[in-house]
Amino acid sequence: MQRVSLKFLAKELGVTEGTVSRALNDYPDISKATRKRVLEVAEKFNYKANQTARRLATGVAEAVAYLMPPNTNTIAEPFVSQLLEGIGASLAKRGWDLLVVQASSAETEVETVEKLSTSGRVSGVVISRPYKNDHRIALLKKYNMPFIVHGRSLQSDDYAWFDVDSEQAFQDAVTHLASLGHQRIGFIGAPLDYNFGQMRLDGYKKGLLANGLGFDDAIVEIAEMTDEASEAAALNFLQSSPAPTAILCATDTQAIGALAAVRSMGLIPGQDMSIMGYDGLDFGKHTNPPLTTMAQPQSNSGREICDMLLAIIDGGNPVDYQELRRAKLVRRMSDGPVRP
Amino acid sequence: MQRVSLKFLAKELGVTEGTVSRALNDYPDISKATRKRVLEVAEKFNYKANQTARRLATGVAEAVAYLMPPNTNTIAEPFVSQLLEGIGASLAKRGWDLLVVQASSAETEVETVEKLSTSGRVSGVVISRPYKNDHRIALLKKYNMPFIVHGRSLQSDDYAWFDVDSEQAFQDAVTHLASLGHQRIGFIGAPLDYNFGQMRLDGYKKGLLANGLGFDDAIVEIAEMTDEASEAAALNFLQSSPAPTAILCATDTQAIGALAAVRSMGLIPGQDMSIMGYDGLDFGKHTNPPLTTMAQPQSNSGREICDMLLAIIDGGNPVDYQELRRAKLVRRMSDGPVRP
DNA sequence: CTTGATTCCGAAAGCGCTTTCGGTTTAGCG
DNA sequence: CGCTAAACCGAAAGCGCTTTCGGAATCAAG
Repeated sequence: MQRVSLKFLAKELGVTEGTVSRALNDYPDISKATRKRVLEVAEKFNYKANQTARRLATGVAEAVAYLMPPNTNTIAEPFVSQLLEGIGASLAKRGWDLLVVQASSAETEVETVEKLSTSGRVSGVVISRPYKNDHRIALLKKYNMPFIVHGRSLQSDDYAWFDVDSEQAFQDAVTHLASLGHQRIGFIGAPLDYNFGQMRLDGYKKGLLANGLGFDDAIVEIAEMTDEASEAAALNFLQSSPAPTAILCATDTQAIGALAAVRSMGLIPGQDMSIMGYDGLDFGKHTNPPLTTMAQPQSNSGREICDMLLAIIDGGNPVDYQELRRAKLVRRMSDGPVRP
Repeated sequence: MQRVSLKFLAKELGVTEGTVSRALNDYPDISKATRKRVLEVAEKFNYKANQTARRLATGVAEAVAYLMPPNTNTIAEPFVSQLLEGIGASLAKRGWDLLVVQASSAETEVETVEKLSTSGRVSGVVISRPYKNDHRIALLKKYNMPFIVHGRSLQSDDYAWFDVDSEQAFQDAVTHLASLGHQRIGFIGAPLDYNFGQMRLDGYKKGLLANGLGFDDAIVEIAEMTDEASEAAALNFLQSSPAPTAILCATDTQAIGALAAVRSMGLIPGQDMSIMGYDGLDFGKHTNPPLTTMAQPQSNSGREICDMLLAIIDGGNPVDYQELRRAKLVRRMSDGPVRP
């Protein structure tokens, strides 16, 4: 099969390669007639430009990388594929590529980012789940690589990000639980090296304060974001005394573990013990009982995130692209008034 | 920031670009001494080759594309991100890139594949969820693009694939249900334009036959692969008469919908009505009740799939890379003996 | 007609790397 | 020492495209 290149088309048309290129790329200094001719012949031979060559010539990578967070294979974490779909849709408008990059471990993460920044294969990067002090962010800034963060690190005023205000959300959650009469609310948190882990804990604390409730670290535990780890933590709470009457979890996955713990004690979640999660994952509808949670806005965030990134690549000021969304309570069956 | 290129290193070292390239790429005709010098200086300046240029020069894309199936955002479908992780891990060994490509619709799918095959940006492709007669496969063959299919189309003897024998699995599932005394087993299937939809239906039929049970299309329905659609289908079965005593579903997601239907009728899944799914998704542990299912082998299939693809890219014969795995029953609580 | 401005296209350089070819050095050996 | 073979590296072409520069052709205006 004859590879159809620019040169081939040029020969076919009896013009020069430059002319063909100009016609194909809508340059102004080309006559209507030749453009039409070129387009026709290109169509006829099903010409598709060699992207590699084009990239080398123009110097623009026409690609964006998504840095996969490690260990997403916890129970049912569809957020990655949803995000990718959104990013892909945004990129499709320009015909750009989506690269998925992952670091095998936390140590190699930095090296991965470095390679990404210097090897010139992408025009921008989106990263998820930032740490409090995220080296990746520092590197991206250092190398002047356009990027956007899905989430926020501790110091977040000088780059672009898209986040949900989980601190507010956890404050709201505590208030909701307090309004149901709960005075002793446990908390199962996410690792604090993730900034969202810290923010959710802070929100929990603020919520306690706002509702006149005391903080007791006997019923606060930081756990891995798996159902098993959370189940163990919840079990501890349940066997302590005084036991909490409600448990707030940093993620839906953890909440599901807590649900299991409550049931395993012969108690009924939502009646004997209230459980709340955060994320708003769809399958929370199908847990036993259905999970009450603080839901992130459903919208196609991947698309929005990538649109913002593209705007920055086009020269926009990163600081102008900071979006904070609000989570909202979706009540299902795992919460209820405190038992008398 | 001075971009460090080959030319830069060459000047720095007082040698020619070719020499630096040879040193960096472990060519034989280079002295130990200069190689060492080059490596040191490259390290010092943190040189990373421009991948685009290297690709153009070598003609190998050093990248593989994963074609995302459309509409994966059904409830909890973590399989995409798991697959991507595996593929990424396999690619990492060579330092190749993973491109994620999606078609906005079924029509553009063909065009997407065509562009992928001719634009020279990837060395291979993996596709998921083939249709019975999949145009993408035909195109990939036509363009001689190395590829592997996650699943199988109807005619699958002349290309590489990795699949789980779901026909066998559904036969096994029926046998299991029959061994519990069920004589009337309903089936909620997946769309038949997907070949796995057909194979699962075939397996169900074979299972009936093998167990001396009759086929009744009143309790067979093809539904979209969502919890809602399946719930509606299950509701129909439950209100028919005679109603089935068990329902087998083509996917776990559908089984979860069926669970909801059963509960909504005031019945207890696993006691009044047996429900079985297929996939073995982790969160089946947490449904109400926990879901009995035919589980696909847990192993990191993304990695295996990509390893196979790489072998083909290296010149292997696609036909030598066909893997059929077997699903196994994992019993949880949604099945049980038929009621007297 | 002549002139200046336009319009259009050919020629050619260049993007950053790889790789062939050939020439110079050095080593090996009688 | 002289000769051949091997080891090493410089020169240069080339991957397929973009883009600048300038020249030829066309046009409008004087």
